Amino acid sequence: MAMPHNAGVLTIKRLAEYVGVTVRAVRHYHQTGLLPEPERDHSGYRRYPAQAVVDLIRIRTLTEAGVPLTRVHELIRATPEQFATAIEEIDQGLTRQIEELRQRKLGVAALQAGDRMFLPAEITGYLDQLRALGVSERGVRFERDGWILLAASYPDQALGWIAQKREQLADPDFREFYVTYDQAHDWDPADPRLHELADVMAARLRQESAQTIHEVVSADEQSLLGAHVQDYSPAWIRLAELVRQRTTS
Amino acid sequence: MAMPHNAGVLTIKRLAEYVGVTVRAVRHYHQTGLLPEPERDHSGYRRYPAQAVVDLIRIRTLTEAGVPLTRVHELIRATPEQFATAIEEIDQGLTRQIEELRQRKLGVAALQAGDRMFLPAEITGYLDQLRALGVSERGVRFERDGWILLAASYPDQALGWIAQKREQLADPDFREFYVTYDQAHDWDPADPRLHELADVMAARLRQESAQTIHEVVSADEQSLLGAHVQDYSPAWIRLAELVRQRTTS
DNA sequence: TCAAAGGCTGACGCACCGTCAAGGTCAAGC
DNA sequence: GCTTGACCTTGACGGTGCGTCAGCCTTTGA
Repeated sequence: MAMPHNAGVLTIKRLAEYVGVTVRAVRHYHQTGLLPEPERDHSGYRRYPAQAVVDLIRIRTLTEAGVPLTRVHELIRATPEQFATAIEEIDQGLTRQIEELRQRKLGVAALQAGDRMFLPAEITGYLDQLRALGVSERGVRFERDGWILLAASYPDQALGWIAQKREQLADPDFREFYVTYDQAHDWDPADPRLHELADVMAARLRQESAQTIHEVVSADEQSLLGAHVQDYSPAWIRLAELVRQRTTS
Repeated sequence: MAMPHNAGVLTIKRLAEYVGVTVRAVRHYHQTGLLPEPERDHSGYRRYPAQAVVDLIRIRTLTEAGVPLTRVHELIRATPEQFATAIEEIDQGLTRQIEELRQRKLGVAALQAGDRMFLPAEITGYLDQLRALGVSERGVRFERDGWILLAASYPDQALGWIAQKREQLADPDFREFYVTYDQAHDWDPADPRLHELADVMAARLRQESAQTIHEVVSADEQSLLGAHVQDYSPAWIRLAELVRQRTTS
């Protein structure tokens, strides 16, 4: 037999369970006017008609798709055309979210691999190059921190500077100088080799002056970037002194 | 030259922008102890070292993956093994979320197709069958609402009942009776054909009594389900009366 | 008949910040 | 030297989407 339209037989719990939302959520939707309040039975209980199931499933489908309730509210009163275009937008949004989640999966996986992956590839590549040359882990970490700070402070130029650096590393003389400088960290500050090294450094500084970091980064900031060297190496402090003597004279 | 480790040159804005979070978020992380407060400069501004960039990227990566801040807090102090297993869990969670989003895309797409798709396939199939028989849209809607209410009230049995109904529809006599009943909705309540129809209905009811809906659904609920017929059809009211005469006598 | 289950209306809580408010500080240009 | 606008500080309220508790009433099933 045909079962006729009905004014309301479902209790709030049956409705909620069947649709797959909580009772609290249904009441919340009533409070905000999203779902119309149904008639009450003689003891004040809400009694829902079949239409409420249909309405609630629409709401659930949209909210599960991440549509805010205020938007759902609008959509419910929208024309079919508005609704259709909105649905398309939402669908595109979901596609985008799926893509984002894939990216985040990659990001999370990178956390396992240490901190290599979440720095720009240019920086990590440069750091790998240093490691390959035999630069100490300490040295590599100094470089890493320095480049992080530079990249954060000068996002537009930092990648260019690091490209320059990598070009310099193509020069065998520079590579040798670089490794020596790294080792000097642990030398005695009185070590005579520091004078030799200071000569090389001073010469390089004179050559290099054009079109490099030094143009852009203010002296103040350079000193900030270079601060706390003394926490680590008396030899480097001595070296800096020797270089200063050579460049100011 | 090696750029040494540095106590802090980044302002909060540079840090936040480089990492891709808001300044407000960084301060929030400080408040909750998630990110250590850096040293302040002479005017009380926060000045961040490179390590803060690394820490903040870890936090961002995790929160973007949907990990709650409290959990991030735990993970930061966890052992590497705990961290690794947690990461695996998170990764699985992401995979699950991606699958859910795919499902939601299907659900949203179904909204465009009207209300067919988000009812159980058994019900929509049955409704389609009725349409194919020539049952009026009004009749189909009555059925839909009735079955929705039944399915919500008796989730375990409703699918069985509808299977029975579909078997009945295989009987050509039943089909004819059914279509006639549907049409009777618009008849004059004095139409003599109602008597004929009442005979058929009464006979069917006697036959059907075993093992059907009527066993389970209480009389009260049946009357609720059948309520408000009078809103729609005087002929159906008259018909119900005639059937009652035949079944109670 | 009596406990368990379900219903009702508030009201607070929470996660993760957004967004003022009400200032103090810094860098640059005049 | 002074102003202007960008940036920094703390503090506090707001908002979304309910979860959860309290305190009370009603229905249902054994």
